[in-house]
Amino acid sequence: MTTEVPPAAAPDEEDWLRLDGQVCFSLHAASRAFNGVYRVLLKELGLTYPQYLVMLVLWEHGEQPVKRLGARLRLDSGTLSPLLKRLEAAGLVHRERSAHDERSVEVRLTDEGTALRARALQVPRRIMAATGFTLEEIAALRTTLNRLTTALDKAALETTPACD
Amino acid sequence: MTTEVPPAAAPDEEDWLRLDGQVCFSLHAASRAFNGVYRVLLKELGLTYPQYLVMLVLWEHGEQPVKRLGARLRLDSGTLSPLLKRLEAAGLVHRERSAHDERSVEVRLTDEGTALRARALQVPRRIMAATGFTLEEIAALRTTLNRLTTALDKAALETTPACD
DNA sequence: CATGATTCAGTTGTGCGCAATTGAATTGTG
DNA sequence: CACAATTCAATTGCGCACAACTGAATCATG
Repeated sequence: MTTEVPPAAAPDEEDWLRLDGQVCFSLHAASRAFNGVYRVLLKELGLTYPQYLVMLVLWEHGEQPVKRLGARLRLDSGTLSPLLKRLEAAGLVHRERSAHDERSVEVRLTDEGTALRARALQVPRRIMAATGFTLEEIAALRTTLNRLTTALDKAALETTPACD
Repeated sequence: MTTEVPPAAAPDEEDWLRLDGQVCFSLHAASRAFNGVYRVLLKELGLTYPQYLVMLVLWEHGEQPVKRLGARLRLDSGTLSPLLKRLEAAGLVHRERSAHDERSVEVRLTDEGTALRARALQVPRRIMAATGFTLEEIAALRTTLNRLTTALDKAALETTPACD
């Protein structure tokens, strides 16, 4: 009833929504800002940002089924299927039913897709320059974000438990 | 020509794509993981994550035109117009052409939209708990992400200059 | 006052992200 | 071998993000 509440150590209840807005919004904004810079750089490669992520995996690990691509990128077939079709239409990848398991679809780079890697090599350096961050800062941020992702994924599993 | 290049202080050219993949992917993944947890918590409020961001702004700053909402959230009308229509259909906001400037549309909370704030107050604390981060860590991450966003926005402007 | 530039919200089209479903192929069990 | 459960990719539906465009209202200039 009184207004003489001393400045508490913990934020006032009314402040929580503001604080929260800043936290979640910062991540949201950073993600889109990052996306924006990539969009510009990747336009000349004819790739979108998620398509670039797929190509990174293929360049690093080579041919693999859609399932494994999705596991590495945390994307399901609802996102990957149309994306891979567009990459195939662009002539960068080839999709083929596995001989061993007809349920599985193997994705592999075409010669053109493999060749694109050389042009992509300059992208990371330009992104680094755009951030103005040092290698150490980038590494630290990556570690923090990975820890955040792990914690959030764990929490999501505990919150969503489909009972049973 | 030779393969006897000594281990350089800077990463090998071949490593750049891998490093880059980790950096951009970490942010991408963290953003989606965050989104996933919010999705669960906000479902009981009947809001999506971007809709929640809009409500946060309205709760904090009150009635304002679409233009200002977009400036605060870095979203354009292509995103906001349909989003606000859905919030209006849900009975949470009201849209009305400004009397002073017929081009502008004022967005204000309905009583129902204002009342929803009370139920939203518990969301930030639950998100905090899900991250496992301390207030200090959250604040530090926010600062880093804001610095990153500012730098990336600046770089995007310099890279995209539509000449003029 | 007239006209040309600017400022708005809205629409369209493309692509990503995710939940839910479908249907075929495979595996496990009796 | 037969049948049920599981594992895949693909599809559908909805919402967000963004570029490009439309059209109305406003402002600036002469």
